[in-house]
Amino acid sequence: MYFCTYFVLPLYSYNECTVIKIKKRQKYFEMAKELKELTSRSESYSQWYQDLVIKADLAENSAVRGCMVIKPYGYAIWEKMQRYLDDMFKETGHVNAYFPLFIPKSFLSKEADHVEGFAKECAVVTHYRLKNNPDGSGVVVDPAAKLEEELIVRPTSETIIWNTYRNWIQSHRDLPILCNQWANVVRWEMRTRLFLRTAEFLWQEGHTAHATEAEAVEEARKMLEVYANFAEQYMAVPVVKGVKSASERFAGAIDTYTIEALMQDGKALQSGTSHFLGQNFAKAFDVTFTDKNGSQEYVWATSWGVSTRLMGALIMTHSDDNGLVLPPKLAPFQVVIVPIFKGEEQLNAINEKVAEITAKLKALGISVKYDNSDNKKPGWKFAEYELKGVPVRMAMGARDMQNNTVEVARRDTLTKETVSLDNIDQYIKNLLDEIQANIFKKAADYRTNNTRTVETYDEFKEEIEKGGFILAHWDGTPETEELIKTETKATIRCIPLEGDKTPGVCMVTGKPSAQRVLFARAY
RNA sequence: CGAGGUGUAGCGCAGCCCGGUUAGCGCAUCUGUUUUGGGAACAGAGGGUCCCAGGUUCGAAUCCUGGUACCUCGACCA
Repeated sequence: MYFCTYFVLPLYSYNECTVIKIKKRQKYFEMAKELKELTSRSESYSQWYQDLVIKADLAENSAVRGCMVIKPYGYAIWEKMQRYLDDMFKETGHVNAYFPLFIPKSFLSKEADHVEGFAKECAVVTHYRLKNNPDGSGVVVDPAAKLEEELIVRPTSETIIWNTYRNWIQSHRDLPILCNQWANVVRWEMRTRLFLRTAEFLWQEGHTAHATEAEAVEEARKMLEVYANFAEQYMAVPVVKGVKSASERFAGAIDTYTIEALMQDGKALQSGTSHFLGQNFAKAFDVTFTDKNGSQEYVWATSWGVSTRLMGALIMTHSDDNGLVLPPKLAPFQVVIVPIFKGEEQLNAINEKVAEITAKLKALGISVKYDNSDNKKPGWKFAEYELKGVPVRMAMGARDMQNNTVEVARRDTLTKETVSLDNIDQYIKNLLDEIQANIFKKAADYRTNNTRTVETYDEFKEEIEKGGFILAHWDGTPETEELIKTETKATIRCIPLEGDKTPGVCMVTGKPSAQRVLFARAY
């Protein structure tokens, strides 16, 4: 009941004739769905997600519990995310570095909240050698090779980095330090789901050191903006920027800023976080600097990260019962061209024509895949590339060769039309921009339609069952937050930075509330 | 970590309850021919430690015990 069936037609092609064609096409799509064996969203949203990740060839489960294999098509999307994000980090003055996978166990416990937050999900290295099993059945851990200090596999790198920063920082002239690293981390999760929560995942973690509190807060906020811009402009995923409540805060942070996205099943997904760490880690690792007046001060810190979980956000925001829908800016290839031919002679002629078109498209920076394999029929290819979310499909047959046209189909609206080859490159470029804008608008409309304001707790209990974001007044206490969570399974996703800031009274206790906060059930 | 379900060819499944020739079907693969504007047709071929380890039995995919992996729902989780 939370799903909207999007079948938005572009205005320029909307006429009665199109309607008939589309009805016919819907029938084909239903056939295609059965063959794809993709569970529909209304039947089971989580099964749909699972099916889609596997069938669109994004990732699969591995031999190691909770760890996934990211397949080439899925990794290509991640690589694009990395590239754009990395450019944005560089533009904001950051540099990349790399810190170790292993962290001495004692480091983790230096910051009290931090160890409390992560201790329960750490993988621990206790030995450094194997030996042949005396009974001949393979290898066993060599008990003689026990590590003096056990190492943990990083669940995040604050401790090893701040231990290192101590040596890098003496004076205010050494600040700020603006480092980022692209890395893998391990958090031993009990229940995993591809991309959304896995024991090992890929991410970037920025770690910055500043001379003043104001500068560090500004940094944390700045990176939140970077994340929000990336989510909206590249992923086409609308997000709410906000601050986490105390109980949802990063272990060791003073403030955690977050971007929250709304998935099609009405659940929220935390998609990126940026932390103002105050002087907590500087104090834990004794990182001080001499300021301009010659006095010793503790360094101010931030950290911020986004992970392969963004892949989950991307999939669950746009995709439909026919498969993946990718924003043109992140699609591994933006256009696929399928030839329709009888005999080798026709194919050769089409190959030549397509080479011309491809060259023109590539000159405009558009990525193209030409699939002229002859072991699959065109219809098979159509369905396959729909499943994989390719934004634009072009089909070129004998008829088009004669008429100097090509059939262009767009994945977001599932509409197609025949267009002239004159200026096809510019036409496709514009179309890709339009698709990028359209899927963002669709997602933004969905969020708007599923964000509701409530006044009373009874109303809240009723509305939360329907899914979506709920804006309500809260008295700011962890006790009230906990009560709401226990009774409704909803959590405070964030205290929004933008929007209505009118004070009111808490829906549960009637105590004063500074502003409405955003509630949802979450992944 | 708890409850339930599943594991048989690359993929999807039947067979198991009620043990008995050579373990079967669809898709995919290979060969050939015809096809190609929304998942092509015919003919032929190849492909299996029936999740693993024990046990019961003349005989186990099938029954029993233990293990393991995945899925669903909980608990947990920034």
